[in-house]
Amino acid sequence: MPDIEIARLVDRFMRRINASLNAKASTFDHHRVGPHGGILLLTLAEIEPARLQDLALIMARDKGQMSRGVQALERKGLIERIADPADARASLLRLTSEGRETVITLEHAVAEAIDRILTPLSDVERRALKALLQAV
Amino acid sequence: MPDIEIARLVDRFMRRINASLNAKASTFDHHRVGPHGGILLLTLAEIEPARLQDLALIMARDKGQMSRGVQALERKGLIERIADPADARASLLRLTSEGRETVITLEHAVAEAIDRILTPLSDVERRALKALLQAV
DNA sequence: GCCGGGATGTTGACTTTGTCAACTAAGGGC
DNA sequence: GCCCTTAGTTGACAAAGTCAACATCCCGGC
Repeated sequence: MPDIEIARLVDRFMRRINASLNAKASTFDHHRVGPHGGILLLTLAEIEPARLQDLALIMARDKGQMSRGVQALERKGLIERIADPADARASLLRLTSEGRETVITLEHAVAEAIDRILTPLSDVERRALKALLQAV
Repeated sequence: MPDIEIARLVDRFMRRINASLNAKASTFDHHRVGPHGGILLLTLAEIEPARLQDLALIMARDKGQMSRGVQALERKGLIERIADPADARASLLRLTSEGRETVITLEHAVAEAIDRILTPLSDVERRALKALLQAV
């Protein structure tokens, strides 16, 4: 009889991260990428080069939505596409150097926000939480 | 040096729960309350009677949004308001009997969805995860 | 070769959520 | 009573998410 509670807690957790970041967005979100674009960049930074579909899968988002998100970041010069040598339908997405700088800024901001929210947890507990989430 | 990763994982986790529920919504969401209304009902079930503001706080949502969400559920006959004897500005929200039935249905659906997603975790790990989230 | 089914992205149209500020009405201290 | 705060409502808008249609390309069988 697993717990409904977990759904509520996870929802709330995510909301708090968003709210926390939102409140300080003006101090770091210079390109106005927003939460959606931000997490997209952070994810891409970990797996680049990646196809749009890979991103959509790993981020559990609609591919159409992903397509638009990528285009927005492309227009801002944070992401670029290169042809996928193995598949002419797809292209590989990569961060531009400006995109990489943005990622570093975002990482700092997100790290700080998470740190604030995770203050009640010890280092060991944080690692445990991360490990559990990864297993899921 | 806390981890960005946690943000991505939490985001993804929530998305998977939503997607999973969404896919089966037609089998249980008879009142078409949607994800937002659903989690609202589940939360209210735990803390009722509650004021709108309490709900907004605990769910980390905008009070305006909360106001509309509550009204929608009220129109569907799942929630009712009673005057708050201690404060004429506020009213206390409660589930109606129909709301209570809906909550039970929702609980089953959510429990099932979470269970599916948490299959990689043992019982002990699930409890650990919940405890960690609660501490946050 | 080429045909048909499936996959990659793009786009349009639309619904749901989220955000922000203005506003009414009722506390509550003085 | 006056003033400041708080509960909730509403409007206007921006951001996300959903769903289906579509063009294009891959791949296996023939």
